Amino acid sequence: MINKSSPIPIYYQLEELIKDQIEKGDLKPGAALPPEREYAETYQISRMTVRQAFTKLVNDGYLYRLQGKGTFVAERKVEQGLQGLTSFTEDMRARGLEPGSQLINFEVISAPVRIAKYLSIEEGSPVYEIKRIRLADQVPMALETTYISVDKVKGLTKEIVNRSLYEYIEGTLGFKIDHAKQIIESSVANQIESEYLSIKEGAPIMLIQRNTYLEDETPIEVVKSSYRADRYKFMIDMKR
Amino acid sequence: MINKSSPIPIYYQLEELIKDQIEKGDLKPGAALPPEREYAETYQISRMTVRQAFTKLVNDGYLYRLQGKGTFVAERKVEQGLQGLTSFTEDMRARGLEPGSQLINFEVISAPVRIAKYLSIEEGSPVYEIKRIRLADQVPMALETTYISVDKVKGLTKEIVNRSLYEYIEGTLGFKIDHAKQIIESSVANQIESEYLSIKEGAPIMLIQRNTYLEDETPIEVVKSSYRADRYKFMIDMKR
DNA sequence: GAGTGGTCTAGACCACCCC
DNA sequence: GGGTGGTCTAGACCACTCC
Repeated sequence: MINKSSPIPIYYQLEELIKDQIEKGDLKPGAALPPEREYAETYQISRMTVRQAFTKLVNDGYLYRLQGKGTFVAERKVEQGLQGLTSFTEDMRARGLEPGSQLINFEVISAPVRIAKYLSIEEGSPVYEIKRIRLADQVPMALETTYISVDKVKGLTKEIVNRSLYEYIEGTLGFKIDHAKQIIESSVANQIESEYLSIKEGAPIMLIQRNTYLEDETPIEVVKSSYRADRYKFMIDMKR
Repeated sequence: MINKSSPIPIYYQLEELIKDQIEKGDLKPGAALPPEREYAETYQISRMTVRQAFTKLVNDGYLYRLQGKGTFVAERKVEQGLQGLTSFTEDMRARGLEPGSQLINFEVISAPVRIAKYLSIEEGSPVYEIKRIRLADQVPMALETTYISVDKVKGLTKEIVNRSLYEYIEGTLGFKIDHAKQIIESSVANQIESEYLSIKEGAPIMLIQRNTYLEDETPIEVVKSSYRADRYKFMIDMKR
């Protein structure tokens, strides 16, 4: 199960192995895992390496530890907010909905002052402005506008946007998206939003602004979304 | 600076030391820290111990690492969402507002089915129902109702609630609050909410339900809050 | 090649829980 | 007392970055 001569780190292999067992149901919520020392013995690896894998799984919410007692499988977070940052597509799939998208605008504009500030670029620099209606099971879920610096992300096209923006940024360009700051507020739909989202003017909506960053804190993307409040709830798990 | 004979773990002492330096400005955002090996040498501790402290600070968003280059201080998250779970009081203080509270109801009721389910107790078991108007700079910010199992948290009184509920649960009772699931949605104020929050009926509000858990996943508290949308935004930092 | 973080080992002792 | 996780050591070699 563990390949010590593989270039894949041992702690990562063990992590995936345990995640698999949890997802398959071999390890059930609340059940105690074999002790760290037993994993070390079984796979002939150091206990510190086992702890590295365990620690990651605890941070990601798969396991929890009780001193003197053992390590246990956490309750399933079914229908719970995803841990970590996800794309709209991943988010909808996790909710059991079929994601869809309708591009309504794709152009290069001069960065307005606020967008420039968020992206740490000069005011007036070229940025892509991508406006989309996001669908879930063919029904409008959100109106979304994405701003990306042309200088940082070159070669973006309508086709790429329609396929997968994140895949292009992470896969093709090799950037590592690391984290995002999100600001969530409640509001009511204006005329434009009500039209695109097929709701009444004045109906409640949830505004989410997301600023996305790479590992070294370079801002890579700003997304402003208006979600239909009757269809969308934001769920999240926070550590103390 | 580091006391090796102290009962406080070395990695934790180092963590606090570096956090202090960042907060004091001795270490500025973007600046490279001395290499791990240098810390180990300076304080005569193992490099693994230094890494343990660094790893925690990276996870908490204070530092970031670039392989082959070094470890750096992350950008300030001033006026950004707090990392982690905070009380209303902590939240308001972080926003530079003076928190306040007005108790409007404190009683023991029979748990309704939904509350019982969230708290993992029998329907009809006794629960405290605590209704409060939460103030920021003396102005209503949110209407908040808290449900807590009487069997799990004994001896709760109005006085304790007015002082600090979390301090009682964590300090006096010794429970360790570990994480919380939050569900955020947009809505409009009904008659009761509009009255307590001093806003018009139909004005946008943000509903937040928080289910709080201990380390071993025991639910300890359910809080339902209605925040004034004109005064409150929810900010959060998420890892990919 | 020198310096950085990334991974890994084979031990050790401590603190806490439960019998 | 025996088993668990929590902390710590003193090394090692690898991968990556920069000169």
